[in-house]
Amino acid sequence: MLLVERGVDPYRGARALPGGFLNHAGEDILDAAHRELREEADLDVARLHLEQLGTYGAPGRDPRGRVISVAYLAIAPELPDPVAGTDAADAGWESAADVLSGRTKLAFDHLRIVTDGIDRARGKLEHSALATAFCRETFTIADLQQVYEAVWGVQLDPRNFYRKVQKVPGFIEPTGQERRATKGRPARLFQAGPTTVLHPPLVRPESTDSEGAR
Amino acid sequence: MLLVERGVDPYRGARALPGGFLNHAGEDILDAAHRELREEADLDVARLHLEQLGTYGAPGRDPRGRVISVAYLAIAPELPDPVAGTDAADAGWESAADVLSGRTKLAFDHLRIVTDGIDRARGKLEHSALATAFCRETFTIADLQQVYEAVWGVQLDPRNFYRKVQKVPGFIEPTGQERRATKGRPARLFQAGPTTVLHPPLVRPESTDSEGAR
DNA sequence: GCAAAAGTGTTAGCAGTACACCCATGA
DNA sequence: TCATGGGTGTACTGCTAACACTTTTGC
Repeated sequence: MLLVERGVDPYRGARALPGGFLNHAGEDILDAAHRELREEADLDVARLHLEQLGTYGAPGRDPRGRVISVAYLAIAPELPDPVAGTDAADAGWESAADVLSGRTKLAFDHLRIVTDGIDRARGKLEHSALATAFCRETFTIADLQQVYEAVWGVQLDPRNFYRKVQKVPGFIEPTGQERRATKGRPARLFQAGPTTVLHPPLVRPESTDSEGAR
Repeated sequence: MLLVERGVDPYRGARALPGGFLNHAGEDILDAAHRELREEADLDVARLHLEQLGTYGAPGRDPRGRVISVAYLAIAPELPDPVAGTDAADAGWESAADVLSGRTKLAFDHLRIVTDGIDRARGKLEHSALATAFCRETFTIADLQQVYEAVWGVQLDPRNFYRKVQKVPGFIEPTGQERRATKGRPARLFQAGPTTVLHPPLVRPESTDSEGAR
């Protein structure tokens, strides 16, 4: 996940989610989320899934006063090194396991927000076709399989996954192209299809523990 | 769903979701949702499922100026006749189908909020044990089946549903009591169990059309 | 007894899993 | 020609839908 190191008080030096305040009274909150992501992480909007996660408005969550934060969950492939922004001394990618376990300390109630975001991402991955958002424009079935294996820490049979994922109508579409790796038979390339909701889920996690994230 | 008839401009006379502004700067947004529900609908918090739905902050959504609304989804059994509140000329229960079809006009962007709420409720019903929130403290398996049949407009086999729902660990728990109807064998009474997430879903809808709601 | 609703047993079919096998490529 | 990853065929198994059947009540 993308975190910034706070350069100003409060919580100076601690890690925090990238974010900020509305620019002016007329700015849409979704536009503001895009803007902050662009300013603090230099993330392009292409191939970027962005959905509202939730709103956090407990009275004491910010020592500066009453702050109500609308959190957005973003998922994107290809991870560029983010650049330091205006009020961020440093920004960089962090392992989700490090944050969830408490090894990386977060400012404000951002650990709670991160926990909610991971839960949402897991649920979305399971019940929708969101997994393709982790892949490039075109991808192989093995690429897609790696997404599912990374998120839940499971090992899937490539042969069964290969057919299962193609049987879901509208999930992925073949492009006719191939990708050659250093070894082995070339793999067919696919792109995301129009389907967004999956019945039934492709994978069903056995235990709901908080491990398995990378 | 619960709607109020607006007594003040803008949209005077139109239907709207119950709601209002924060009382004071220190009020928690969840507390405010509870308060508005109590004030405008006289709804007790017992047996009330209340979860955040989303935040709506498009610049032009309220002609009075910039208003950011945090919407909450509430689900409860037993529907009392709500009483008129402070800024609501009239409040009452409305059919979801009437609202979704456009027969009942809603103020602001509340139709969008309602649509999101129905979608959320359907998804939650399918993947979680939320269906018991529509039932009383104790209920029969047939009661629970009616919830699923009403939400998706499907017809389920009572015999298979009877066993399927009992096989899910922690979903429902027998109370040992029975309920006698006018005819037929008495039914065993159950109560909600600790489980909140269901793998796999009890029912899987075939089509995602917008009908089937009552 | 009869109708109606609750609850049980049984079976065919289907979908998921496991794995043997074949295919196409680089070295 | 061998190793490696991609792709196909197939048997086994566990779950589910369908439905015959039994139980318990009110009338």
